[in-house]
Amino acid sequence: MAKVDTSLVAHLPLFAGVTPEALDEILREARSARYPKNSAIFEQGADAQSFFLLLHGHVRAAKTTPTGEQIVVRYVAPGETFGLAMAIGAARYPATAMAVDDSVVLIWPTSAWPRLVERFPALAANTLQTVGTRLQESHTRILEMSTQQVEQRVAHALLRLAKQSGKKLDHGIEIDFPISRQDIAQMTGTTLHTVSRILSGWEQQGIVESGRQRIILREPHRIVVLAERSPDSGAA
Amino acid sequence: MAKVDTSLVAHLPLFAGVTPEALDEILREARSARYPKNSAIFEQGADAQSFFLLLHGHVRAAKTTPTGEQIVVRYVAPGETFGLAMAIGAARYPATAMAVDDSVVLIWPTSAWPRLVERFPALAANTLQTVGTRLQESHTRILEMSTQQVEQRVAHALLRLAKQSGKKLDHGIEIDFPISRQDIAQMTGTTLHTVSRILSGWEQQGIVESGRQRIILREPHRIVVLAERSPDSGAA
DNA sequence: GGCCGGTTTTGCGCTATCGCAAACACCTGG
DNA sequence: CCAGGTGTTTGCGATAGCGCAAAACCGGCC
Repeated sequence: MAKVDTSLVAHLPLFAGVTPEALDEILREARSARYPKNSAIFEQGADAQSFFLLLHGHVRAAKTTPTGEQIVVRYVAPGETFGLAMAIGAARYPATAMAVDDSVVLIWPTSAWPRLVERFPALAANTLQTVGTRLQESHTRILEMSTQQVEQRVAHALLRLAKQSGKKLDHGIEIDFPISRQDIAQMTGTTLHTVSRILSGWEQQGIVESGRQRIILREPHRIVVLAERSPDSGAA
Repeated sequence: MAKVDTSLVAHLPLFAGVTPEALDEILREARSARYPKNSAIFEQGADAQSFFLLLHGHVRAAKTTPTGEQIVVRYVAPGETFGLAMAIGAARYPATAMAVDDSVVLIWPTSAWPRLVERFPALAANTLQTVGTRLQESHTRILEMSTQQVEQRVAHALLRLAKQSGKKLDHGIEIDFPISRQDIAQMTGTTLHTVSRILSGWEQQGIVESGRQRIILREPHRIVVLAERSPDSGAA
């Protein structure tokens, strides 16, 4: 079943401290699958039958309110796990995962988790680290939403995206997957209108270059300044 | 060293699946300490030398921005762990913990964690669950901050506090530790002024009764309604 | 090559909420 | 019993950002 070369994944944090033989055994329990752009991998509320490791592509995890509003929980980059509902004791997925680009994932059945953890305790420890890091990031996001204005939050969001999934060009850093104004709005707790206005402003100042679902940071350092700008430091 | 009766903590989620003997061994590594009301247990940014289990009292975890603004990350109730920086791979505490009431805690040295986890893998699994749950709660909070108005967020916050630390009275549910308007503002991403206005309004309608660092929910069901109220459903 | 649907831009009025400031209440310690 | 210090209430003006609406854009598909 394992058509995946262990060397491709051996270095991932998830498998830190796992011997090659063990890794082999772990991978034997997984199958791989390909999800085309804009296809759903799992839906919020569905039975958590599997957990995933993204090999290639990009996945958006989003949470929907009863009234239909959405927020983007995070973007998953290659090498990251997602859909870990079971590890945290949830029977259903708390969010929807969608491939924003053609993506390839490894899939384990949820039922394999307890067994794997028992045989390879490092998995639990590594996952704990990962989840802990995400918790920290969530807290940072809450802090930002509580204390910063929209413009600063958007600046931070872009910087994070660039760091996580930026492709270096000679004229800047491009976010390496399709992302709309709406998506950014859902990451920062605002509306697509406001994001559009902000990006338009930045574009006029030559700080970014953007188009349909595409953003290039032309002058990242100026965005850093914007991100740190206190609410009242003079504008133009 | 372990003056703590194992039976007091055996039922806690942290120790699920741990044998009494093992629990005994774990507790032998801990010491207990008492923190008076309003004393700091650890400070954001300090070396994470210990992790904690709250036995009695209430602890507030808060995060501070470089510019001095704070948010309340959570309130810790008896039986919960806190200061788990090391389990998530952080060398320093990401927040400040302060006793809001006279509190008693168990303290383990951070250095004991790897050893304990190795001997008792259930600890890692249990902690993973805990941290996972907190992650979910964080996401819920982000969702609320993104989509709801302040009044609804305050309603949700109070309901959660009541659920976690509510003392049942015959005329309502009282939040069982001192909590100021400012604290609630820092939990909901608003200002103490706005919280004060909201609570005043509710008090006039007989929904809550409140005073200095004290809140009683007189009609919880009406608060539930407020929490779910869509932004535009008619007011008085 | 032109049509169609999703995306983005932009204008404009509105309002929830902030920010500041001042007056109060309440508790505590002396 | 009074003074000082927190915590709370409330008024009022300012405004960031929302919400709605319309138009312009863009890219792929037939």
